Amino acid sequence: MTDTTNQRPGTFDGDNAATLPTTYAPAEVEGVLYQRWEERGYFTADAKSDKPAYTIVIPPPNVTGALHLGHAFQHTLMDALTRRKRMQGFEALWLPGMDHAGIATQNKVEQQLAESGLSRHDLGREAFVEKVWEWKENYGGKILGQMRRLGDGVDWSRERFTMDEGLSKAVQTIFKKLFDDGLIYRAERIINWCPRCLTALSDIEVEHEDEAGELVSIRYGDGADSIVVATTRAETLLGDTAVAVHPDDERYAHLVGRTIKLPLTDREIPVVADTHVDPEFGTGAVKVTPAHDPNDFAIGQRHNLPNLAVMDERGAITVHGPFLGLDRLDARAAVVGALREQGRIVAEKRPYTHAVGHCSRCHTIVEPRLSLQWWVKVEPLAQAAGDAVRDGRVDIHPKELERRYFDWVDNMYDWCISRQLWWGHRIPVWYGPEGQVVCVGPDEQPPAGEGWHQDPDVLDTWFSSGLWPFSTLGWPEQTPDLEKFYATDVLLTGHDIIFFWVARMMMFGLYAMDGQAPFRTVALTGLVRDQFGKKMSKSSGTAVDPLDWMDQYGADAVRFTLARGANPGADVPIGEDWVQGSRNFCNKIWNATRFALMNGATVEGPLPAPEQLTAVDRWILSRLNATITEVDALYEDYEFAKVSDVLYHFAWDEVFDWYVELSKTTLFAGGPQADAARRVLGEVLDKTLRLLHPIVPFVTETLWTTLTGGESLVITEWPVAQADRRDPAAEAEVAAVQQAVTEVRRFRSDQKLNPGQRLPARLDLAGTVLTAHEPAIRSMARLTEPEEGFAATASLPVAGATFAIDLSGTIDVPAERKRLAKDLAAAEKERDQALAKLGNEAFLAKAPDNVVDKIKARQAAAEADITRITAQLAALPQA
RNA sequence: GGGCGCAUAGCUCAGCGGUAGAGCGCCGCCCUUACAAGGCGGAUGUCGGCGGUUCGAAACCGUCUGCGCCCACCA
Repeated sequence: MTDTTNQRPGTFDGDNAATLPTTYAPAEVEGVLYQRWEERGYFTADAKSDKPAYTIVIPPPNVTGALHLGHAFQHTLMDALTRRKRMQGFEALWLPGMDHAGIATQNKVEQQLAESGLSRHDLGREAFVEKVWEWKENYGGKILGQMRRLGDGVDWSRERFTMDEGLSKAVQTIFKKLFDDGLIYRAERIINWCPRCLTALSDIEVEHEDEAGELVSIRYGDGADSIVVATTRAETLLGDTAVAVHPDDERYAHLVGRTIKLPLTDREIPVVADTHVDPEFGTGAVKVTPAHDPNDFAIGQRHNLPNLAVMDERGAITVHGPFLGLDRLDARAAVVGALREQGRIVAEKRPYTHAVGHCSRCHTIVEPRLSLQWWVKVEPLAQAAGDAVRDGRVDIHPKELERRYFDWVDNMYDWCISRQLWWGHRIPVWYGPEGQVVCVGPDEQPPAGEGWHQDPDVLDTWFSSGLWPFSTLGWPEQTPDLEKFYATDVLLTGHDIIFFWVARMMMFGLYAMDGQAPFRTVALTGLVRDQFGKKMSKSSGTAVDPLDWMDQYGADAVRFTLARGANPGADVPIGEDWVQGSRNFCNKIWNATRFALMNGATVEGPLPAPEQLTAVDRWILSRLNATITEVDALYEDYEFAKVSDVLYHFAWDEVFDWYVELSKTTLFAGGPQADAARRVLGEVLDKTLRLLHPIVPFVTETLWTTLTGGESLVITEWPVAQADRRDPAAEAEVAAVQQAVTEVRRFRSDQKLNPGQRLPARLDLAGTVLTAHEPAIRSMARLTEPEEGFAATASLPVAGATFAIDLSGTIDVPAERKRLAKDLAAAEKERDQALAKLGNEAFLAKAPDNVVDKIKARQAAAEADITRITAQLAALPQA
């Protein structure tokens, strides 16, 4: 159980370290800080700035959306990227906005209407659209407030919406351009139709799922002239206009060119030969329903078959007779029943698993339907989109996902862009009384006069989001924003919308912006999952509201957890335990800074030269600069998990544990050395807070402003690694100190002595690197000076030195012997392994020098351990 | 039906040719005056199976098994 009794959350006034409570209370600072950042305009980018631009446009969340962990995840990463670049002196723009999300939003408002028993048709188009706008104003901006809660440093002055005036103009402009270039056309084809949403869908808006269906075999015709077909969709029999067989199939050769009686109807349909039919599958004969199946449509085209539609837009049968008005699924059963009565079901129903398409919005089974729609001719656009990645103008991270992108752009079918909805960008095409078709540009008047009307349909929502990287910057106007901030630097989004969004932006960006790709890098993330790697879902109750976690543990804790799980392209598991761990880390940062403030850490004045510093100070500065270099490199590769991990261990292990503890002796001793240490402590914390800021902005800002008196970390420079502060000698020296301290602690632990118990000891450090560190070693290992009657009962040889320790009692000799024996065996094994390698001619001949040197060093270390342990064993008192 | 990816400590994952790692969890000791949301010490793995390449393989190649994802107009 967590002990909360000694928590003292208090109010922090920011002026005095003594007022810092011992526990970080995120709720008290986060809201205030964000408001301050926003008011001071830190996130507002300046198009006239001389600084180089760094631009990210946010994947616009749906207006219907609330912040979920997936958003929190991607936003954390985008925020970290822009915050760091801003600190590095870039004119950083992170542009926010929302997507009108055609079907999704329309469905939402229709649901709301349904509660009062109304449909959109009761309102009429104009009133309904007004209602959606109203809804958008009332509820649509919820996620924007939640983004502030998360700490998203977006430029609110540039917030856009895909349906706002400028973006609508962009839509119209590009539609007209594509139309004039012959890349948009109208055609009647089989499309995916959602009988619930009552609109066409593009191919990628259909989700295929394997489902258990039933394959029934039906006899068409009679006697020798009969033919058996198999189908999973018996109801479409009503719309059959042919039976097809393979041209080389001898079984049916005599029937080709003749007609056959279609059961349940009074129609005679032809038997045609078509190579599409696989003679090996089923009976080798296929019923052909051109109006309700894409393959059949193609066959119909080749053989001039009529397209007989037998269902309405809701999927109900329209053929007069016993099936009229039945829903397609009921009709299926009814048709099979009727056929059975006539003895036409030859083989009973067989279970058959096949992929069934569902509407990605409402999960209704999609109905292939013959329909007149608008299309984008994708091929030339997709070609360019592929080339931009192939020739390296655009990088996709991680590289493995490039292939998925290519598979798509290289095999894309034309894109159905018209939707039979009311909410969206209306297609800017007018039809005249004589059948004229006129595409109207944004600055043109629609044709006037009797009989002209605009196309009632709207555009696929992805049509406008495909323009997002430049429409948001003012395109088609040549704005200063467009000049300064296009092309964007990074597009960070989930790999699940590579096709929906990334590929479309690439196509449109290259097309509209004269071949200039909309972004230089695509950084793809995975999905957020629960702590067991399972998909979170609302229905199973495993979905977590990130706001709950933020309230409980702070936004920084949620952010750090997400960043720490962000391996490129991979899914991110997250659990509450991990958020707690991150909260603990934030608290650790808090308390370490609190310690520093209480001990006079400062950033005033120049950093003392290495000659004026202790090895400990030189060591931590060396490690700091190594860490800066490492973090910089990792950021360039979008390795957020590793950035977080490196910083976590540097801050916690090296700075907060070892450095703070090792410094105490110097700090408490006073004098010039302490002054230097205070300056170094200030320096290290200052830089560490800066490094952490992009990921955990709130806690770092609070502490940093207190520590340095600076205005804000948001506008403070990112640390630059200084190679001249690297100090391998100091690192080696401190490593020896760490080893010595650890050795004593382990001895103490094995001897079942309390960690806090002070033991008298005589340290013989002469001639070792430990000499200067005796006070620190004594402090950290809890070893006091020998007193009267000192009697060494244990002797520890450490790093070339000897520690004689008085246990003021008897040593547990068997325990110590056991431990040493184990260590000795390990060391001997180590040495033998090394020797075996070094005795291997082939190894010596082929292995690179640095590897051989490593093995030699390993052998030497093992030999030293053996000597040391042997000495320790010898020094043990006889039992 | 095609394509891709993953199998490493109890859980979630790094490592991707030179001595098996992290976080959480676990065991033991400790309220050592920044922090018990903490400190210190410790245990834990024939790196999915089988072959091969190599002086050396968790890592490279082949194969098998078990998962996952994406794409797809064979009724």
